[in-house]
Amino acid sequence: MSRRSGILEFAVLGLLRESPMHGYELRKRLNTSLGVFRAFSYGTLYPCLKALVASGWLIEEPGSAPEDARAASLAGRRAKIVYRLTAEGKEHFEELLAHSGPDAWEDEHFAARFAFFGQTSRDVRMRVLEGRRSRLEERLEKMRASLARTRERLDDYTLELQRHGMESVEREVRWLNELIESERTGRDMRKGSAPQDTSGDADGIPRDGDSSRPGPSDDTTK
Amino acid sequence: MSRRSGILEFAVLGLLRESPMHGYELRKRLNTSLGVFRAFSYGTLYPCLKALVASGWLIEEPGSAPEDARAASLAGRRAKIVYRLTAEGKEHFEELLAHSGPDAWEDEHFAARFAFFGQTSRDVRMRVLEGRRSRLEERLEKMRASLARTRERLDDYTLELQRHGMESVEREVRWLNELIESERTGRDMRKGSAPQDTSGDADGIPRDGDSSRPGPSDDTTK
DNA sequence: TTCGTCATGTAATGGGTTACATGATTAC
DNA sequence: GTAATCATGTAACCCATTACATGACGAA
Repeated sequence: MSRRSGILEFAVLGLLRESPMHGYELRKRLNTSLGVFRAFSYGTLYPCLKALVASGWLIEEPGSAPEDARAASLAGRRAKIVYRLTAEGKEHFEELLAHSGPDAWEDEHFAARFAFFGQTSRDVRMRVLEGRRSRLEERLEKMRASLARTRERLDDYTLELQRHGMESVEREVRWLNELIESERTGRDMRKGSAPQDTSGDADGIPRDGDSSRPGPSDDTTK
Repeated sequence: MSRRSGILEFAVLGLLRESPMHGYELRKRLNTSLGVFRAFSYGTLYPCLKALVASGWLIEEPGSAPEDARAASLAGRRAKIVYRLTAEGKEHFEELLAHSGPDAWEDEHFAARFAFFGQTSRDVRMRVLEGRRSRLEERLEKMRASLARTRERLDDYTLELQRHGMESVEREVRWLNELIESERTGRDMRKGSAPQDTSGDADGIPRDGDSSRPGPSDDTTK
């Protein structure tokens, strides 16, 4: 009878912990700010919100009604239903944050976890980062093994695809190594530290500065 | 009444075009050799095969029966049901290869297309690569815009996640640029060309040479 | 003879999107 | 007053996984 997606539930709870919001805005945050890692549609989000309310993690509040307009000082936006995290919800989220089980190192789950590292204790952060890393190293070994086994009977394109895939994974491992090192040495995120990777903007990516696009909506629904 | 996954259908047809196979083996190829990009389970594969047979793209052949053992000279493996591409199936696959619609630039779809570039005409290859690239550039612009809009109100971890995500996309764009250049100048895949990226094994990935793992199965089912 | 892998299948379930239906509010 | 965007929802479908059921073969 419910939509227990895990990752969506987690992300919603996490976003609402920062501040109450209504569904529409929530979805935008999911897809942009926090996003990149996953786009959810309303058909997923709204039922999930209802389920969370039913569980007692959230309560619905009527958004500023037409009458008491301008009551909303900062958001400047009228809203229908604002969702607010309950005490139980907060507690529940805290528990979720503390867990660092094997599910937490899968691609999307990991991204969601990482996005809320700001509210996660250092030791849990370490466990998650290291878990993710060894997950990726497993994957790498499998890829290497399979590549070694089949190398000769594959055409160049298949090979190239595989090579690129492996490099992507290796790159993420390096990234995790840096992050883990950062955590270990205590400096809290490489804020202004020297970019030792020349990463910035090195190569031939056409800037193609067409910012004059109509861009009517921020919405990723399409 | 059927399982028209598109990408699975495409991949199955493509693999069977090279040589007839039975389901079990097909799945392994999907997950390893050709794989990396997607793992399908039997619950997906078998019904799909049935559907393809019903469509007339495939025919089932009895695999070498217990009696006439050793009939299978090369594969050295007994098989139950071997699937073979029909003439219509071949034709159908050819058509699919020729299409280069917008669906073809989405992540998984693109990987599947790329895996069969060996059987794709050069101009279609170009269209797919360029389509993919502009798809990614769109995505980049969106990310940049959203980042610019929200930069200050995000914590360091969220920011770092976003930065890493963008770099990943930028990296794929560079990769595509190289591939497109290769196609354009005619040299057919950077076969033995000098690795201009020092890619090989540069950075701190612990080799962790534990090849003595039990590793009972190649199976990615888990 | 038992265990591991090869091999084929199906029903229940999960998790999500699409398309649709509806309406309020703002900007022009 | 009309178009665009904000805002909420639902039903129908899609794609795929999980867990289960079944069985043959080879090696220890």
